[in-house]
Amino acid sequence: MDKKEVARVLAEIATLLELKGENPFKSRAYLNAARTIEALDADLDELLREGRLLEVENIGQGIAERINELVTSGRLGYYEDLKTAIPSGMVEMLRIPGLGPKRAKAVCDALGIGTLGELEYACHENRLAELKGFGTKSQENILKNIAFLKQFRERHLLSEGQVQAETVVAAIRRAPGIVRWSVAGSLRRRRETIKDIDIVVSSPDPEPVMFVFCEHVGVETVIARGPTKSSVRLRGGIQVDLRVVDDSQFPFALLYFTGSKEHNIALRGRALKMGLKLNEYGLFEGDTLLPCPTEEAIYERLGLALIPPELREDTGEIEASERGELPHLVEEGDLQGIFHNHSNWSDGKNSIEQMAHAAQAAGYAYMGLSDHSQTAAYAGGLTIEEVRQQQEEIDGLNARRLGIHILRGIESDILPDGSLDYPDDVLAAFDFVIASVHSGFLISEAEMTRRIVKAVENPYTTILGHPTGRLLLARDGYAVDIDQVLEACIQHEVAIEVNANPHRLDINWHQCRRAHEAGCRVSINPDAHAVQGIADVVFGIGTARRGWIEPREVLNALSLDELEAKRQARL
DNA sequence: GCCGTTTTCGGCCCGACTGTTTTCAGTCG
Repeated sequence: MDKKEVARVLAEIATLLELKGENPFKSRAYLNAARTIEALDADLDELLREGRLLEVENIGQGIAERINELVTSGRLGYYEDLKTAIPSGMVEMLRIPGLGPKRAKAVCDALGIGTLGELEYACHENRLAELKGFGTKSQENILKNIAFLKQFRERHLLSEGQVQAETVVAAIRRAPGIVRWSVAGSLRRRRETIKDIDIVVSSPDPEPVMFVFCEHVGVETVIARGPTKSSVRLRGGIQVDLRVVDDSQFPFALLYFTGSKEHNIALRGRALKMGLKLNEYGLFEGDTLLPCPTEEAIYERLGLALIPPELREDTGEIEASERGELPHLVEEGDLQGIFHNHSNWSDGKNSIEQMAHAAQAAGYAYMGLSDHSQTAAYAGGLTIEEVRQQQEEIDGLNARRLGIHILRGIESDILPDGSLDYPDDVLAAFDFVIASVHSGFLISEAEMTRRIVKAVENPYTTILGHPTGRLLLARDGYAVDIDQVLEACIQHEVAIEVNANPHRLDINWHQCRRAHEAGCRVSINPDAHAVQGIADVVFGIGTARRGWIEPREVLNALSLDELEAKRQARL
């Protein structure tokens, strides 16, 4: 049983305990343990064998025994008893905004219902409004939110949130009196998917800002409207929360609403230990506000260097900041070029020349072209003859000095046996080769790992493309042991891709962090299928930054000369 | 249920908004 599964069970126990009405701190203890286990570097089986589980933070005697039972027997009696005692529909009800554990339990107990469908029916029958603590307003809201749940997913792609946030910000920044404004929350931290959009604004007069925000054309429903805080749901289904504060409070509010929650809790704990109190309005010593004009100043007061939003997850960034050992994170400007791009030779929309012009306009010194290989017939993969023709066209374009150098590459399918899709003499003619899995996902983890490792071992492979094959909000990645893959990449000097397509973001940020710690080079690529796709690089940069990646670890932060020198050295 | 440079017991982040109340519990972030 892997760590992820153990973490999932612990987190579900936390939810079940809440629904049971247990001590909320007990529930949180399970949640903390789940988080710790999920982020654990060490091998769980090994810790268990050596009896060192108690050394792990947030794992005490009680939870250690639960984990032991779960891992050794594959079952956990305590968990199964809880599940029997609490109807699964009650857990589902927690997905309804505005319905938490207390009220979900109250509804189920009082009305004798146990599923979402029954709840919806009870609302239609007007039975909820008669319950103590509920009223017609609650009933209407619950009905509306059930309909919303059916219609929309709970989370949205970062790219979608980004576009929506930009429209809202463009509208409210025109409101009179605005001093500073920023997007906060998971969008600012560059999470790969977001639940909602948080915006923080400073102004001496909140009223006009709230007015513009709530009356903004994209708004479908106003969920809450107060003097300092309002929430709306946009037509696209995303919720936006706006907070308006006095400008002296802006950095504190921004810090607070950027989160993550875990990072905030850790920061507050740190403040408490220093005899200070931190909240969204300020940093206080007793009743005295310690003025801080910027987020940087707040961190400084807490004895820390400014922590970039992408790192704020309480996964070691506070300790690193204290020691002055924060990574120097990669930025968009560090990239000298991009490798993974498609043209209309395979399934791209634009010509090679159009793609090259767009990449040049985006400031890159080189652009790799990597159309699909012959096996990928569905995507117009190139035959050997087409490869030769395409390379001639690229040579011709380079001779015209477009202001950008085009690299002759390919995105070669990794065949079921782990070999690449062309004979060696064809592979040798490319400037670079991206090896990717595009089919045959349904094999065991061991088989997939062997298959990918074999492709990495191929002397012509430069980059391992979208290494897990996941599609965000659509498809889980195939089973693969990423640590073994990283080891192989390090050994054979292959870069692992951070595919920046907002539907992929593959590898993910946890895996980036592993690459960073293992010392594996990454390559951040747009996987562009049209000129517009080149701009997707920003999302890959966000993922890489969340994984602590520095420019020196990024293949395409190298100049063309450095790349060529590296290639020569490998041959 | 976890944790400890005040603590092995008594804390565990904390404030805004809503809907229901008539002073507050629940939910959310």
